[in-house]
Amino acid sequence: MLSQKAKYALKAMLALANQENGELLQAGDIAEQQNVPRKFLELILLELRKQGLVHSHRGKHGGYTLAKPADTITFGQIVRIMDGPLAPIPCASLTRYRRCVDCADEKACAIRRAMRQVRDSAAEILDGLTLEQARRGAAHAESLTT
Amino acid sequence: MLSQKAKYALKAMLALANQENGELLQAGDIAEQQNVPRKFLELILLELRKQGLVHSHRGKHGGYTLAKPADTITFGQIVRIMDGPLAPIPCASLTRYRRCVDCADEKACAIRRAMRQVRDSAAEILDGLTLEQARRGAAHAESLTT
DNA sequence: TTGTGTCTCTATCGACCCAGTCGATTATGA
DNA sequence: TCATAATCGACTGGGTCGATAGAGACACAA
Repeated sequence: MLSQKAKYALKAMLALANQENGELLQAGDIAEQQNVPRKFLELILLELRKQGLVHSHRGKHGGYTLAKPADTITFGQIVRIMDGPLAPIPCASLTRYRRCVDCADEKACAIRRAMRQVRDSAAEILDGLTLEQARRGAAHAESLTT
Repeated sequence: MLSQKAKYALKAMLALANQENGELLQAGDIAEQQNVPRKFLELILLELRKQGLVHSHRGKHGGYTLAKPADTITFGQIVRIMDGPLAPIPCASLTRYRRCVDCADEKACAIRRAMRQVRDSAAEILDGLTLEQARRGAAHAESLTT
């Protein structure tokens, strides 16, 4: 399951990606336009800043902006920061592998193999989708989707 | 994330699928051979029975057995029973769709589109994998995987 | 009929995490 | 210097997860 936190993070990042040539956007504005609890969003933005995905400016006319071009930031990065590994089970994770304590023979474990496949396909999708692509996609959405 | 419950359920079902022509297997034996807390496992088996995936027999020489052939039971069915929908987010679920309260335009939502893809690929993998296939796969595993 | 060994079912527990809030602090531009 | 916005830490209420306990129902054997 994707947590609310991750969903809000994606929303916020998309909002920032939609700004014309990197203009600042304030937490309050994002919260309002995206329907996200303001204080909670601040927490999220703080974390995104610590991970180097956004820059912040304080004081009057402060706000947030993407730290990198929108076509270099992927959904996968954001989700991993908020929710941890994509793999449904730690023993199937590449980024944060952890052995199953109750698993006798990992090589032969059918569950692990299946979850590895799930992880791989999720990673392919989410690591292959940038904010920029998502932003453009959204613009075309009305005509494409029935 | 796949819960422990779902993982144990898969283990138990695989253990049952490994029985020669539908012989009974007791909860205690499954618990021991699969390294699963016994009482917790009973709960799981109970739920699997209620959902019609296993049959049970009481009394001396009681136990559990698959309710259907192993090639008609998929990982997807089991995971959904234990953990609910495969989709990372309710608005991307086919089986249990629920609208996002904080989403203005669902059609244009990039997050939903991405999660729908993740769901679809997970469903393709898990609904396409039967206990029988997993069982056979496990047997070949040693030679195939390095 | 009695005993034994299963499954069945409800209740309960502690720990942990998620979502969200509060309030004080610090930095910044006007 | 003052209003405004980000920063940070503490905290909380609720819910879920993993697991356990124990009484009861049932099947079979002796």
